[in-house]
Amino acid sequence: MTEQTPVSGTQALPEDRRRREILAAARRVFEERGLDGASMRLIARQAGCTTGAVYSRFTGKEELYAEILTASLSRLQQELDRAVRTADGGRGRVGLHCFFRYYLERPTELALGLYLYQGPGPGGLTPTLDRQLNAALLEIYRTITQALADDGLDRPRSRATAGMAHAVGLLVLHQTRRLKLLNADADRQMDAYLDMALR
Amino acid sequence: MTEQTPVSGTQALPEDRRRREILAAARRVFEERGLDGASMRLIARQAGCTTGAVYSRFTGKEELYAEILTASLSRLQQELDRAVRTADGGRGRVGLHCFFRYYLERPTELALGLYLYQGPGPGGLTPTLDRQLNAALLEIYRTITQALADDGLDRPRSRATAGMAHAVGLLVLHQTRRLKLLNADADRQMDAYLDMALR
Amino acid sequence: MTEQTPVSGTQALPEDRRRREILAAARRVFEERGLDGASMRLIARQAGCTTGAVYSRFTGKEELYAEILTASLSRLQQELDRAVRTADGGRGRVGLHCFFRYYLERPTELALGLYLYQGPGPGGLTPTLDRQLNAALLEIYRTITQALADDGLDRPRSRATAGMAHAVGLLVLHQTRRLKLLNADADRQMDAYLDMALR
Amino acid sequence: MTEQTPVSGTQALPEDRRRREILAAARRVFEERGLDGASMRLIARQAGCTTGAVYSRFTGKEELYAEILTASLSRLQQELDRAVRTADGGRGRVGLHCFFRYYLERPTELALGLYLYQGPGPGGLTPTLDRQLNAALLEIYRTITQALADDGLDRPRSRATAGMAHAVGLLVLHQTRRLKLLNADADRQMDAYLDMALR
DNA sequence: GATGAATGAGCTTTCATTCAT
DNA sequence: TATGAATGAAAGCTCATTCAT
Repeated sequence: MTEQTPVSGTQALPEDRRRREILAAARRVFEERGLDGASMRLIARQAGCTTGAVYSRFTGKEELYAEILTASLSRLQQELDRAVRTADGGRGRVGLHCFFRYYLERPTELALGLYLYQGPGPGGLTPTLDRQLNAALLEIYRTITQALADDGLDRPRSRATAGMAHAVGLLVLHQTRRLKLLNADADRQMDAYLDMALR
Repeated sequence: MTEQTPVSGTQALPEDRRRREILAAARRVFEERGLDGASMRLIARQAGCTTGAVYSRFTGKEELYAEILTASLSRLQQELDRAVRTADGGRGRVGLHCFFRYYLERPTELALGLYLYQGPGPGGLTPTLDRQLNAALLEIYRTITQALADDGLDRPRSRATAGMAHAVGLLVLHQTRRLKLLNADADRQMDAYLDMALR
Repeated sequence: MTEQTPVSGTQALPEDRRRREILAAARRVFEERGLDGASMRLIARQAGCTTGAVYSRFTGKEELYAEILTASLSRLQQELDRAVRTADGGRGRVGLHCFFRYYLERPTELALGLYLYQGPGPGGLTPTLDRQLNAALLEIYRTITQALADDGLDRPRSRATAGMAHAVGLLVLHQTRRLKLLNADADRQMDAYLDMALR
Repeated sequence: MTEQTPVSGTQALPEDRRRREILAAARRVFEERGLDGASMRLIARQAGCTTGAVYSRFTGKEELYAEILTASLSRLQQELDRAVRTADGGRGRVGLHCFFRYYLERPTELALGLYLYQGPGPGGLTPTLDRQLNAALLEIYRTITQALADDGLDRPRSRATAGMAHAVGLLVLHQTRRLKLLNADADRQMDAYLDMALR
């Protein structure tokens, strides 16, 4: 995440804005058509520019993916920080629940994360990008771990891992409509898990 | 009216063997490139035949996928039945553990199941195929639920759902190398979960 | 994610010219091979560009076909209007003769119209296109009907239908070399018909 | 048309029957799917045999077409002969009407005739086949001409040509649904034509 | 003779990416 | 720097025809 320092009001801002518009368009298109259904042309059109304009800001489709995923993790981190900070008790629970809700409400971003890990090609991710994503994920993990520790729970790391795994499992089963098939509700299941696991 | 002059290439093979070779090739290609990245041409080449030969046995990519996934679920069902039947106590635990181990040892088959996520097109799978896969999954779910009930545990359905979700979450994090990043071990985490959840 | 590395080939052309070249190529190919025998690849090659360049201007084969047929009907309508307007007597005869001559001199365009016969697939043409073509044909029909009415002939609608049908029949037999086989001359036959029918 | 002389009752008949079954199947498939939509595989399946069995009796798709068209013309000739012979007056009218009705009731056979004339490929028809079809058509033409002459009408040849042309025109417009668009009825139009032309 | 698996070029269409303007 | 026409490989799938069995 680069911190943009807008210079006066002439050139710097439009550029930044165009970038954001492209990213927003890409997110919209991913949501509507899925990761593979999204084409660069469609993204460009939705962003109100040409493919060339996209390529002058992103090296390709993969970088677009990566940028969106990075932004997603960053937003999650922010929500997580705020949630944990403002919790008046059971910070760990709040943190894990926040993680769960975040992806429950943003299926595309979950899909993006899982997709990028499978690797968008035989070469997988750029090492730089890989490190970047890992760092963001670790930060999220640490925030949750710390919240659990703050609650005085033992083995906070293991609880954080387990909680996130449970959330991911429920989210995947939910998104693939498996949970409905089993007549279960993602939200309720997550609550039940937290009740049990954070005693 | 197009005219082709076939040239002898690959020889005819016993029907069953050719079929198996195509399925094996498809499994390999799906594993390496994902559902969308796998092409019928590549599958054919890997199977040592032409696309026409593939299409004479399978109506298309989806049927190939279905055949492989169905076989996978059926193998899992068999292992599950055997495991639960021969367990001398804690049948539920044995069942859930079997589910977990099955996919831990067969990353491809888990990936195959999760590809449903992206959805192989607008509208998802053929309704027939969808029902078939759902039925297979439900049977697995029922087997585990029954095992938990046999153990005298209350709310066996909810426990089965939660257990499978936890397994899926751990498997996804494991397969995507997240678990290693968090310095956790899938097997240990699953054991810990079962200890806690099946009390 | 497939990657392509475009190599400079044909140069970019003024938009209008490229369009016209593609349409001309399509006309040629449709003429030589029929609607079903014509392939987009062949049309592109004949137009000196790639399939992609064709698809960036036309949504598909049917739109190409529609464009050509619409233009043809529009040209016929123009000629018809002019012929009928400048006729100093026997406007109906002039109109029907114009219709006949138009296709006699443009075998391709007649063939194109008749290919509808086979139907470009189950279900025929796109409803929109169908309406468009029908409207154009009706306008031609009305022009001829009006010309016959102006001549003071009774039952102008029936005469218009019959006259057009006769023309089409002669044209089809002529184009398929049947008329030569029967030792007849299309032009003379049409004249004889008009002599008899427009009394 | 080869005259089959069945030898006793063992081998000769089945062979002939298989041929007829293939031809019948081809006709059915042409009717259902159109000329280009018909595949040799489908024809073979409908005939209850394999593609190989078809190819052992016909050199290819074109020969199948030709055989069916030849049979069609021969049936038309038979119906025509009978109709003209049994007519008690206005033999010419009966003949032309028979020609018209025959194709009105057999759209596929009309399409086949027109299609084969466009030529199923860049090479067009086999010269032998071409001669054969021309001879059959000429015979039909002569039958109608003779019937008109028998009625005492002058210029029977020209009347036969015109009558057939009118029929073909109406049939083509009818089959392409143009006639309905013009709010006309093929049957009535043909009757009106005959009333006028055979005075 | 019959079989039907196999061929492989063909089809229409899409798309990430480039680069002359 | 922006444009967007052009590329051309690749996709899923079909099909007339052959030929080993």
